[in-house]
Amino acid sequence: MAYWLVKSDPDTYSWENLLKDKKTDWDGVRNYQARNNLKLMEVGDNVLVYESQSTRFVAGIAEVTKHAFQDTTTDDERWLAVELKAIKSLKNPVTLETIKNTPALKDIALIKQSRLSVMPLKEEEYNTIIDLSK
DNA sequence: GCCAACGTTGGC
DNA sequence: GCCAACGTTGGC
Repeated sequence: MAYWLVKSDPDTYSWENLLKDKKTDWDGVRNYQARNNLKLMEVGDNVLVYESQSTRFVAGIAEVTKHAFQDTTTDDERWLAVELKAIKSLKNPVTLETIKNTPALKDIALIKQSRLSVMPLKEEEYNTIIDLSK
């Protein structure tokens, strides 16, 4: 069981959209490193959904329901997508500012590599963010 | 809306 | 294979 964080611009696809859709193909990733992470996702893995740009917080918890497959939004065989299912919203969204101010989270890619859109989380980091949302 | 950081492209 | 130019992302 692994832990991940995925990022989305809420103007394009927000956590609210995923809640409404119940599940969605997480496609449109056009970055090799992010693609490689998608490929490593297994069914049942836990995924935190972060909204960039306007809101800048971790909004909810999702779960991988389909292992990586060819991204149907392009014919280019290099790109992959996974299917995610919404599990629940965080009671209190965890903002980027809070994450930055939490020493246990100082090394996560969200901060270190701000442009990466799919990244692994350590179990402790995942749990820390969950704790912060309570 | 601005701009720094980063990734990608293409000429050489 | 290098690197300048360009486009995109995302924090502020």
